Amino acid sequence: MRDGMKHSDIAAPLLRWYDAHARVLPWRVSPAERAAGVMPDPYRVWMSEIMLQQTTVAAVKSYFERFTALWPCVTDLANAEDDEVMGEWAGLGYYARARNLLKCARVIRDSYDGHFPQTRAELQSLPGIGPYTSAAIASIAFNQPETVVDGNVERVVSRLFRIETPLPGAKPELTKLAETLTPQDRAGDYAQAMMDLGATICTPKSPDCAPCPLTDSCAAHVVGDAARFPHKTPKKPKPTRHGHAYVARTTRGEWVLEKRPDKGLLGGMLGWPGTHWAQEHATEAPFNAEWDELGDVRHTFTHFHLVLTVHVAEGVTNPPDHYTLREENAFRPSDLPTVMRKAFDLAHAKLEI
DNA sequence: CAATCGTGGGC
DNA sequence: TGCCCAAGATT
Repeated sequence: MRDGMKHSDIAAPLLRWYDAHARVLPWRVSPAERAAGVMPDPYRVWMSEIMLQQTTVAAVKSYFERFTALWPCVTDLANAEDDEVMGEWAGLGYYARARNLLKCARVIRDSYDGHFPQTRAELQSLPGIGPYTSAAIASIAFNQPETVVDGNVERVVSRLFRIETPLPGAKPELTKLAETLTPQDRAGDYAQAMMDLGATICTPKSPDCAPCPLTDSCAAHVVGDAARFPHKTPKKPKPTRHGHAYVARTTRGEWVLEKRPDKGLLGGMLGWPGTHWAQEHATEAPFNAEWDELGDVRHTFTHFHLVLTVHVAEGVTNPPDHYTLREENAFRPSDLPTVMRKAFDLAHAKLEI
């Protein structure tokens, strides 16, 4: 059965299911619209795919609406200021995506006459567009029969074939198998159908196999152990790091901030002056002021926990000039990455008391 | 290739 | 509560 799996075994019932159950999403063209010849805007497909990298649909929606309202086409985005784009991205995480988003938009403006290339190879040469996203744009925006392999597809395919190899090592094997299932027609609908199936039916913990259109072809369902797949290699434990953040306001009511370097954690984002984050270290304020220690903020990043001790000072007169000063009415806490906003919330509550 | 890079929600 | 997870890319 596994060796004899044909395109039609998967694609036909999956597309039939998708025609009836496709999710309605702001960046998506429905299967009915596609059937009528409507194609999505490649700019919106690209924008959504970048935002959706390792990020939930629920978290992306409002960001997508805001970005496309502020910058309706790729040239508008390319012409935007870096700081404005980074500020709008604040809170969504993985900030290299925002820096690459701007880089990519400017390449499209300067080298592609404002139009996205249509081949997977050209797409993948652009900043922030890797193997998954190139296939997603080629298939969804241009109906090319490229195979998308994201976390959903890995899970669906690992169950269809009961792949025992653990991820991420199984990725090449899963990719090869996924390619054998991809139909020549309706490439965009098929890619989105696979991901919808993974997101709504073939879910990680307790797959809802009863309404699944692929049970007849699913090896794991036959055995009854779909929830055991995909296998994964165990993760390393997260260490805890400690640091200090210093939230200060000048006599004129300006907040004292710093722009973080483009590389590394929270790269290119606004933040509070502070110490290095390490296992242990001594407290050392970035400049002289009447610092008041408020307490700790806890935050978990991808590979470590952080305990950040927050200090505040008011009436600061002479902060070193490499800091960025923001007047009260020019400062939006929403421009800060979440860990920095947590520190601000703690400090702000204290200062307003 | 293993490490790095955020955040919020669900269980 | 702590861990898992989400439409990955880059180095």
